[in-house]
Amino acid sequence: MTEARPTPRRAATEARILDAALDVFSAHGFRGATLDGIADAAGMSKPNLLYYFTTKEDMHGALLGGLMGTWLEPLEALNAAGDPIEELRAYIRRKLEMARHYPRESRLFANEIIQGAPRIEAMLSGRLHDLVAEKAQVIRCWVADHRLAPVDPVHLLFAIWATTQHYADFDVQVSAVLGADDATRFDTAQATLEALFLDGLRPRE
Amino acid sequence: MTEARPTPRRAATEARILDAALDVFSAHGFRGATLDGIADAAGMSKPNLLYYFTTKEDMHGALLGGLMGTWLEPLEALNAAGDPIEELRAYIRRKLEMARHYPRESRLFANEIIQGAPRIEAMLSGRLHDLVAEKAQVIRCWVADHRLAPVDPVHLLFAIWATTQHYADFDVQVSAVLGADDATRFDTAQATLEALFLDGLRPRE
Amino acid sequence: MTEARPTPRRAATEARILDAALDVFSAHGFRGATLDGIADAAGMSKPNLLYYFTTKEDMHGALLGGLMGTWLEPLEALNAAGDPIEELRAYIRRKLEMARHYPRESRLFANEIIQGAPRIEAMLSGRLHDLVAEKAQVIRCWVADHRLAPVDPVHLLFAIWATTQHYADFDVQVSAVLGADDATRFDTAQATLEALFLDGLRPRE
Amino acid sequence: MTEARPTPRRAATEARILDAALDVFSAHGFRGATLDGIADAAGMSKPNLLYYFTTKEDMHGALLGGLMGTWLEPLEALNAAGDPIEELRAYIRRKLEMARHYPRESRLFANEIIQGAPRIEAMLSGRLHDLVAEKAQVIRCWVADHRLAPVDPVHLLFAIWATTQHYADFDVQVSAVLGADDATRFDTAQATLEALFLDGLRPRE
DNA sequence: TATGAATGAGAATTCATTCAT
DNA sequence: GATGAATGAATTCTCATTCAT
Repeated sequence: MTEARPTPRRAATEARILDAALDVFSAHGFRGATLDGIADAAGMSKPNLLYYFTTKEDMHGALLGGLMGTWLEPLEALNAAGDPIEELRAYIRRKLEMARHYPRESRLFANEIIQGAPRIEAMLSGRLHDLVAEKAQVIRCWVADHRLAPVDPVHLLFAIWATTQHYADFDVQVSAVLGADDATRFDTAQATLEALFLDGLRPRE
Repeated sequence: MTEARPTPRRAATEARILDAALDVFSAHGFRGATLDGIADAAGMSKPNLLYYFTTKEDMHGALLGGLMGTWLEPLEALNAAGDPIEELRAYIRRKLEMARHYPRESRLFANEIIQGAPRIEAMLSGRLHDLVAEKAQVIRCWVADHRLAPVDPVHLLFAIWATTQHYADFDVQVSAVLGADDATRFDTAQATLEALFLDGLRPRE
Repeated sequence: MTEARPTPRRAATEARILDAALDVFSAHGFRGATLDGIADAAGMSKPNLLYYFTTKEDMHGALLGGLMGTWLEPLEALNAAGDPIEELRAYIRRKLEMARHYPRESRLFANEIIQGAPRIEAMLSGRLHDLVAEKAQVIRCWVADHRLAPVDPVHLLFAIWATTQHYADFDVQVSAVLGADDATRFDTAQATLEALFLDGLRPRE
Repeated sequence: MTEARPTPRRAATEARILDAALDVFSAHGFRGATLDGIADAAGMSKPNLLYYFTTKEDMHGALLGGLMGTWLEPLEALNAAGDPIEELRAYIRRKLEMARHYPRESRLFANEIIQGAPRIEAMLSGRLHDLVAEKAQVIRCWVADHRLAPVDPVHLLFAIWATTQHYADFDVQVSAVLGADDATRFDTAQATLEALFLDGLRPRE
């Protein structure tokens, strides 16, 4: 068996499948998703799905693996040479943009992690852990230089992740509370989060 | 059919079942949970489970309904007459305590909401929505009185929920980044969140 | 999980299933057999089959394991203290009786072995190999004592197995050649095999 | 549709396919064999296989039909004019040679027959039956002429088939008993079978 | 001829639920 | 109350076969 070199045709179909799979996995979790559902969403037959991805697990893995890079980009862009406040403000913005434009991807990961991350624990303890360690060091330096209030850098990152991804992962709750038609949601979120993270609740002067 | 008045015996068995169900539902989500798994965890037979709760759905509903109250308590305790900063600090603390001591409950809700809340949307738009509306008004007053920096009160609540529940819902990720044996996790989290929410990242001279 | 102690009810159902499974496996081989077919033959639903035997493989294994003993009995009964000629004559008879009365069992093993014995090779190299070694020694002594013409004892056993089981395993061919209605088949077979094995084809003076 | 006159190219490809098919069918039986497996073994694509043989059944049929002739040759060569003892000795030898050199063919037939010969019953009741009838008559004459001990000629043939094909069909069992590395297997088998068939076990003074 | 892509008809297995005791 | 037994409705995956190129 020679490794099948992806023809354009094949690549297109794979992309179509992964898009459908992302729809379904992000909405129902791995167990809740069915190949029937994905096949429907992709507009093709179930066996044909399995012609491209050997198993349901395989499809899920391809999604997770393919998206992890995208998911870490905003943090990778955090620049040690930049102004700390502006760097973090920009990071929050980028993360919020991702939650806004890629909510399915966010929920895909959230589903996985909440259920114990059986399929991506390796990635978490590897790639993610290492990137966090690197960037935490950057933040630690900023704090040491008094350019940032003293803060635990890792827990700061947790807080940024949690608050931004909240708008993707807990969308139905956000909508239930704000009303589903609140179009300004992300703008208000951005203003609020920036204000909170940078200046806090306690009135200054 | 008269509604069966619960004997103490019955209540005890129901509690045992719900505890087992909480284990399983919170770990695998509704679809991923199996009655076999719950029966195992409860140490009883599957049909006996269904003697107490007619369907799987019923069991899940009983859990969600029974826990919603507990889940909202910290917010209900937010006191308009108290000092804003201290009230919010205490609220963050209470939420973090809940994440620490009731992670299963947190994940139960998180699973449900991420997957579109098919079974609790009514509760979100009803009870939760109304409580948030009430407490948002309290916060809005505090801001108007300049006792709090200007902030959108609802998004502030989102931020508190997100950051505190993160330690329950995304536990595996937190452990992967911090190392699974970090015993100080919740203490550091509390200090970090208080500092962030109250004072922000920008150094105060 | 405590090991389920077999109630009489359970034992009866298991027996019913195994009988049906023997029908189907012996007729179609492992791969050719379907749970649908077995369920039909057993007069029960497919899932109920799997309530008793976890997998198709399990069912097949239970059959093979349960029958191996029966299958080896005739050889075990070969008595070193008896008269060689009479012992071997009796052995041929017993083997032929088994082929006559348990053709399904014979075909079950034949199917398995022809296809490389993926599921019973261990038994062949273990239990069967050891029993053959023991009985071969007996025969070897008989030859050494000039009570039997010189013969390789293991190949002799092969010949006895092959000729007797032929009437079970190759039944359709036997029927096609003899006519399906030949009721004397086994009697003639017995006479022929005894004559052949004991005296051979060459006329004695 | 005119019958495609086979070009040499076509014939070569067909032969390659049939060789692969023989591998797979003989090892797994008809149901257990997959076109994927055959395509792999033949080094070509599945659809191409079906370009040459319309269906799986067709491929199997071509094999059985094409090999039946070869399979009957040794019996056809039994010569009424020869010396009975020598003729039968030679027949046993030829059959054993076939088991030795064409074990796949032997197993192909064995698989088929054990499972009720759904695809070759016609051949068995026709060509095989007739050839056996003819040669049985020859043997019957030899017995009548006292050149052979009295024996049922058809059952004699059964015995010769069974004992010789045993070394092909039950190869794994033979190997398990003798040890897989016994290179003298066929030589010993030949000596043993000749001795048994011709002279029997009872010592001749 | 040859092959990548596609599919309908199974086939094994899972699982919530029902039945009988 | 409690449980062993039973089942229908999925659900994942396989496989012979067809289609398009």
